[in-house]
Amino acid sequence: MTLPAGTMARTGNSAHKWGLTSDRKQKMTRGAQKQGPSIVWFRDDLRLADNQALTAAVAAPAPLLCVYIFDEESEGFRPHGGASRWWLHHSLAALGGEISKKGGRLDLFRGRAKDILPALAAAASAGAAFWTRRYGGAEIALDTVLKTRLVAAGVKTQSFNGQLLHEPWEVKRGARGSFMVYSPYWRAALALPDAGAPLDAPEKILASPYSRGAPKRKSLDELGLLPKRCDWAAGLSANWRPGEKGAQKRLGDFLANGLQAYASARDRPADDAISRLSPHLRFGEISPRQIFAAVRAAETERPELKAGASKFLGELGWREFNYHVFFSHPNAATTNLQRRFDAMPWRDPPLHELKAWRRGQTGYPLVDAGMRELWTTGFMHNRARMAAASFLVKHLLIDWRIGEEWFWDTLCDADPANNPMNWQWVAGSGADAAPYFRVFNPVLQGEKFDPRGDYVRRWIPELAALPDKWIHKPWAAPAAVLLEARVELGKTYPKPVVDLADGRDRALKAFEAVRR
DNA sequence: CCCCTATTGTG
DNA sequence: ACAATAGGG
Repeated sequence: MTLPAGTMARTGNSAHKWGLTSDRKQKMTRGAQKQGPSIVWFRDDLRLADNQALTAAVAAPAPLLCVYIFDEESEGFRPHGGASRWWLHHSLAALGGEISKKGGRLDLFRGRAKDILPALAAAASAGAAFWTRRYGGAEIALDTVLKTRLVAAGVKTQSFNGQLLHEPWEVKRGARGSFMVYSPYWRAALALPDAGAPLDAPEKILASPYSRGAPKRKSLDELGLLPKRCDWAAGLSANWRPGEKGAQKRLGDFLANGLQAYASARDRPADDAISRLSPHLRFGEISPRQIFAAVRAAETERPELKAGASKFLGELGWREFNYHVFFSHPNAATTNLQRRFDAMPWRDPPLHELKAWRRGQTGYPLVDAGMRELWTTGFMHNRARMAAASFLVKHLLIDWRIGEEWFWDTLCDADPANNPMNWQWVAGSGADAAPYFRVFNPVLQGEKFDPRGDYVRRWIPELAALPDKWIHKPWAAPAAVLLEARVELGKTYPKPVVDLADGRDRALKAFEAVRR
């Protein structure tokens, strides 16, 4: 693997009026009620099927303005990372294509939603606006302001849940507010009435002509989402097909091939046993409700899927739980959920160690394989994520936020709730987190979950000729074995950046400062 | 969704 | 000598 020289990070180089022809009569008979196109504001719901906001808009007797606003300027918004921007570009292209096929049109904007949406509504004399809810603090605040402004301007607005099985506030722990432990949360969520059958995509979308005087639309390229300086995205293109079609294909493949063995095979990073739906979910190209319904239907038809299905739905449950916690702790992307961790004596990150971690050059094959998979494909297997994250936080004693930022920049599935919550889980500072003394050993994890070294060999070709016995600990191999495998430690593959026992002891000592 | 060490059990 | 298990970080 080669990183382009000087590349520290993917984003590091920086961040109608409608036609009144045959409709005129109808408008006249409606009297004073405001008529005009309906705005469908797409955000993290880039799909046509099971999109309640879109379905509600189509049901109204008005043509549609389908809108996406690329907004990096609103206060408190976290800018997309590089991989997310790449994904977003292609997802918008796919969405625009699908909307066109139905007869509609997707209009793109760049700037503050707070300015663009009301200006568009006014210029188009929009009668209504529909969107799918989101759950970040700044996003909720903005949506609330916009709703007030639009309503005051006579635009009916309606928002829907399309991103979660249950709204964060619907899953209740007696009268005592939100959950902080996963198992009771998920039990309570599963006990709620089923989210119901997913909606079909609309048959037809009637496009509203674009008004003069409305905010200027951008082309997809003008959003500037694709990398400019160097094309690190080749590996992303080779591995992913962003968009609703790609998401449905993944789901179908997974139900047919992955689900049965999922409960155990999900832990082996060399196996192709995982759904890889996370980036599609992140951008709402598929809804959790669609996934839930499809899995339930599959296990009803094929009872042998039951074990895999419950494990897989449990992962969807972790996503719901993360949003539930995130909703009641809007600062959790940057603040320890357990405040005692504020006293944690993180090291001032040594740059060479941090670089080694980012580039997959720590000398620990499982960690390095994961980090290289991440850089190349914009994805990392969950088992490798846990090992790589634990290694940074514990063995290198580097603040989880620094790792979180790297993942945010490089993961296609970088999710505002999941990414920080999962890092906090590893660090031990999170809700229902792994206890601080749980330290993943990359050698043992490798031997247990990648016993043949297939995953390591796939991502670290310079180690490929090592026998299984040494594939997860090349530094311990006899000189003759290394010679035979043409491995020169410190040259073709790095020596360990830190000794495992030393790193572990140092971490456990540091965590003493944080113990209750 | 862990690892390490000490101790006891087994041949 | 090794496997299985307990206890603790």
